[in-house]
Amino acid sequence: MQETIQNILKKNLLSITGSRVKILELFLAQNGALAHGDIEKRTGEKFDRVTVYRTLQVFLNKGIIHSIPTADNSVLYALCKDDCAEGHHHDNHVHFVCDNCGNTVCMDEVTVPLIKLPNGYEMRQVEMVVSGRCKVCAAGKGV
Amino acid sequence: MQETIQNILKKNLLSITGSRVKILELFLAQNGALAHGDIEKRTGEKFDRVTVYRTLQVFLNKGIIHSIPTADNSVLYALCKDDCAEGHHHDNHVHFVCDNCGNTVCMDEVTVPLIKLPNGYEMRQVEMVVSGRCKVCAAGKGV
DNA sequence: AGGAAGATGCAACTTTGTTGCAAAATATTT
DNA sequence: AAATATTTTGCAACAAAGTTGCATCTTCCT
Repeated sequence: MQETIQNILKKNLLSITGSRVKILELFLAQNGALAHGDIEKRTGEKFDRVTVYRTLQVFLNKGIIHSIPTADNSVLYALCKDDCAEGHHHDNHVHFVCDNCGNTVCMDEVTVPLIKLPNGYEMRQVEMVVSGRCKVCAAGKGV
Repeated sequence: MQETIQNILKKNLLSITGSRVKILELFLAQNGALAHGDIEKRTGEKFDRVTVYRTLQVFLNKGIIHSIPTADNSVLYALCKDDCAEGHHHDNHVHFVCDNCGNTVCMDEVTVPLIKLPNGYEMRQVEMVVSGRCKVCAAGKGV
């Protein structure tokens, strides 16, 4: 994994620093989306708040991560797939937020369907967020 | 309109107060979504910041308005249709955010297409937000 | 009109996000 | 491997966004 991380950074012409490695580790371990707060909590002892902000900003610019809109005003970030290039994302997948456990995952296998807008509107980006109960919580029923 | 507003409040067992009436007026006049900031600006002289927060919170709880996630992580609020009940929304239409003028409109005529989730996931709500240029801005080209 | 319940405004506070700059770490050159 | 150039980091100070407790004022009901 350490190797993967270094590759990601090198591929994007970024120097290899502690905060970048640590934050990428978190994303790779998570397999889902992370709120800024989560990241800050899990790195707060090692890195300054400001560094976390700046690192995420850099990752966003480079297309390493993308942000996910949520209805409750929190900002989520998730790793991008390989075909995301700098300044040009292809996050054409649906995001799922679990009402129960609060986790957010990228449903890479579910693509956002095309829709037809009324005349005169120009579409640039489409975001689709589904909420409900995730596989784990739905299986655990009772909860 | 004044009558409509009173009805909305009565139907939801809310007392009729200055801030509630004023904020509902804004929504009815807007025919689209409003950011918290917009609302605060347009009522700031009459009402305290805190009152705006609390009023929106009450409206959300009662299902009078709903929040819309946007790609830039600002939160928008819009009036719900009649069939939204407390804690149970049916906002099955697409929202459009204009990159140019910043306005958000509800596209009542564009319904959110059905999608199929992976096995095990339970869908409750779907939000679809399109960004781009609205009719007005796209027509005004140059800008 | 009068009293109970609820809404508002104020002040103080927490949380979240930003900026400039000096110090430290990383990369590069020789 | 050392010296230099380039980035990155942490700090401090700040700005913006959102929350809470409490006293005061409104609204509602009889």
